[in-house]
Amino acid sequence: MTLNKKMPARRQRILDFIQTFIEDNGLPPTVRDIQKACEISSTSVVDYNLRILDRDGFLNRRPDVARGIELLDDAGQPVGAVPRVQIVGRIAAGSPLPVFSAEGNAASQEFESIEVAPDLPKRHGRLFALEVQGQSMIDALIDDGDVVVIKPSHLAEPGEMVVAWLKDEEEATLKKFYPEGDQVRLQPANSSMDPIRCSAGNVEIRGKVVSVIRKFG
Amino acid sequence: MTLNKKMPARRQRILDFIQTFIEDNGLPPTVRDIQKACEISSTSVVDYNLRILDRDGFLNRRPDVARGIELLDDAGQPVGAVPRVQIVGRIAAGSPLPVFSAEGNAASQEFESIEVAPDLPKRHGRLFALEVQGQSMIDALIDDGDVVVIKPSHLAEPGEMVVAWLKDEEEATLKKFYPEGDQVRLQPANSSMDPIRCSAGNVEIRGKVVSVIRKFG
DNA sequence: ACACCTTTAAAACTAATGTTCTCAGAAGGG
DNA sequence: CCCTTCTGAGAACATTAGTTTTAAAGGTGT
Repeated sequence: MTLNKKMPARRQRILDFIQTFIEDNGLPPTVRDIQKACEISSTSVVDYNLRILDRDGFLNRRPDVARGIELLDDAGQPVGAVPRVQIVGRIAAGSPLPVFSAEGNAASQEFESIEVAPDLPKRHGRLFALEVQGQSMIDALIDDGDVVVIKPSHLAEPGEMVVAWLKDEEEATLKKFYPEGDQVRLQPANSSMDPIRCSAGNVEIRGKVVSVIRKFG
Repeated sequence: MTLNKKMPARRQRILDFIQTFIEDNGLPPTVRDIQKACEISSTSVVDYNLRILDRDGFLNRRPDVARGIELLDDAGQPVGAVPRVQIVGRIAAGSPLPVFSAEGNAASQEFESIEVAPDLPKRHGRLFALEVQGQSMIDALIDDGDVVVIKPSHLAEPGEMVVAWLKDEEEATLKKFYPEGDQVRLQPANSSMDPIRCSAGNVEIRGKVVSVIRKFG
């Protein structure tokens, strides 16, 4: 998406330096900071490259503002903003599963969002969350009110915890995923519970569970 | 601590504005930004107040640097740094509980830390974390490897999830706390499990559970 | 080779922005 | 009452820092 052509080494270096500088100093660098750090002979070269990085969506520049550089992530959102993931719906046995769309649709505005640790979006990209309703996920060690953070996906590696939709049962569930030929074994996180098996055609993977968050107070 | 004397309304307004500005714009304001927003007649007045705020430890100013203001929290640490809580130890039935000290002691350097959502430290102040080892907390819906975020405390309200140390059993456990006269009822989070009761003297509360975090992948 | 685009360069220009100087009123203490 | 300290005001000053101008080197395709 964002990387149509190639990224010259020098431009990448500028981008990396800006990120490091902000992390280290809590404010963006000046053009001349970048010039010195990246050993560039002229501020106009820095300006030239910043202009392209701006055009290509890697950052925003506020004109005539000192240090007016704002880094953007892959989704075009400012880096360093409080990391939030939208709670797109509730999950319970038998409840219909909301659709995970890559775009933030208007309908999802009405739902809340939850703050998460910054490293989650950083490692997994765009995420969604579901709030668990009722005790139906107790075998996955997930309680009523817990929030499940999910990376949308239709595939999963063996052993990954997934959001699975069982078509025949019309039931959503959180289980570890183990393909076994034309069957699928869904293993609860709680080792004292027995796994369930069903035909591969009956299981639809909607996403991978990235984190479970339970808050008190 | 930080508030020895009184804080004039105007100075407080400056401080609040700086915080809001950084949150909204991702970079600190200029002296003139503050001047306009706080309706101050002269930049020298802003400078004067910033000087005092710097002296009193509310912020750092980098001389001759555009927007060189860095807000500090109550502990004198830069605001906006990635929120981390130290994992001060592991918890399992029968394991000794590490001591929660208000100061970061040298010994705890060897342990890891975990990123948490920014609102947790903001709401609860200084926090610690324990990594759960083994399945002994399964009745609290907590799995091996989960991280329990804890606010140090020796008291608890009825119904709060606490880290309790059972003296006779030499056992650490995570339960909901219900005082019942000279007895204490410790209720597992999993409603299918039975509570345990013991004398109030046998129970030592070490902290309140603020959040439970389970990560995958 | 040529045209065309990207990238680098050097220097100057202008606006943004921190700092300082001088003056003055208000509040508190001896 | 005078003195000191804190606070506010207005203007000017000096540095920082974004922007522009002009030129040229390095590619790429024709």
